[in-house]
Amino acid sequence: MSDATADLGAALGTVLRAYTDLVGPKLDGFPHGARGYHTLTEVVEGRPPSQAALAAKLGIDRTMMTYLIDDLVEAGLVERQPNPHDRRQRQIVATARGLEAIGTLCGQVAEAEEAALGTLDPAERALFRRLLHKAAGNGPLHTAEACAIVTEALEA
Amino acid sequence: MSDATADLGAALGTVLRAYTDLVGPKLDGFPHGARGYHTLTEVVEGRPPSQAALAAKLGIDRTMMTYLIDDLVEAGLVERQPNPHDRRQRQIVATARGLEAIGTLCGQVAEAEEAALGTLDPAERALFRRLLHKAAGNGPLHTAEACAIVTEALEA
DNA sequence: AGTAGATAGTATTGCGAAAAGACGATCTGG
DNA sequence: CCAGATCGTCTTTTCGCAATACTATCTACT
Repeated sequence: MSDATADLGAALGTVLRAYTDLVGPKLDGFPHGARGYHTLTEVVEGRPPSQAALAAKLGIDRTMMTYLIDDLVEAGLVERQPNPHDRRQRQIVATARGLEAIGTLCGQVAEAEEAALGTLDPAERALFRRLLHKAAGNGPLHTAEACAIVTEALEA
Repeated sequence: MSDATADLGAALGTVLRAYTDLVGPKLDGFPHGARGYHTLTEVVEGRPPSQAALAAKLGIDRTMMTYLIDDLVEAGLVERQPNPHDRRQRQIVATARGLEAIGTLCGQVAEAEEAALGTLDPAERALFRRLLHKAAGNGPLHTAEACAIVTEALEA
C-alpha cells in the first residue's frame, strides 16, 4: 500500500499552475496561448493531421478546434489543405512561418518548463519528464524530436 | 541539453485529463467535485486553515472559496468557526461526517489515480508520485498522511 | 491613542470560454 | 442506392470564474 496517497490530483494541479504561470507569459502573443502552441507542435510532428485528430489528441472539443485553427491560419502559422483521400477532412500543415515560430519559441518554452520544475534537481527533472511522457501514453521519448524536426526542416 | 523537450505541458495536460476522467466519476455527488474533495483533504491535514489560506494553496480565487465552503457546510462536511486570534478569519474544520466522507472516498480515489497512471508499472508510479510531490513543493511525502490522519481520527 | 493601509470574508456583476445542438457535405457498409 | 456515421462549421446557451465593491477587523506608524 504505502504511497497511494490519493492526492495526486492536487500535486498535479499545483505543477500545472506553475507551468501556466511560467510558460504562459512566453506565449503571450501566440493565438490561443499554450493550447495554440501545443496544437502547432502537434501539427509539425508526424503526418498532417485532420482537425478531428488534433482535437482528440489535445482533448478539446472539435467545435473549438475550428476557431483555434482559424486563428492559427489568420496568424499565418498553418494552412488548411484538402485531403484528396477524404474530402470531408482538412489536413493541417505548418507554414514556413509556423516552423519559424516554433523554432524561436521552443527554446524559451523549454527554459520556462525547467523553471516550473524548479524544486527538482536536474537529474530528477529528466526522470520526471521521462515518466510523465510514458504516463501520457506517448512513446518513450518520441516527442523529444519536435524541436529537432523543426530545426531540421528550417535548414532545408 | 538532450531532454528539454518543451512539451511538458502537453503531457501534463494529457495526464490531468486521464485523472479527471477517471477520478471525476468517483466524486460525482461531492459538492464541487475534485476541487471540493481536495479542499476537504487540505482541511483535514494540518491546522484548521482560513479560507484565504485554502484558496492560496489550491490556487483558486478567494471569492470562489466562499461558495465552495458554503456548499461543503451545507453538505455537513465542514464547519466555519471563528478564529479567536483574528476575528476576520473563519477557521474551517472538518465535521465527523466530513472525516467519514474522506475515509470512504480516499480509497476509491487512490484506486482511480492508480488507473490514471496505467501505462506506468507500479515501481514507476511510486517514483512518479514522489517526484511530483517534490515538484509541487510539498514536503517529501508529507501528504501521505492524509488518509492515515483520517482513519486515526475516526477511531478516536 | 488614533489614523491609514492592508487583509478576511461576502455579495454582485459581467465576461469569455466551452459544450450542445443543428446543418450540409462526404464517406462507408449493406 | 440507401442508411448511418463522420468531418467541419455555425449558432445558441450555459456556466465557471474573475473583477469590483463593501463591511469588518487587524496592523503599523506617528
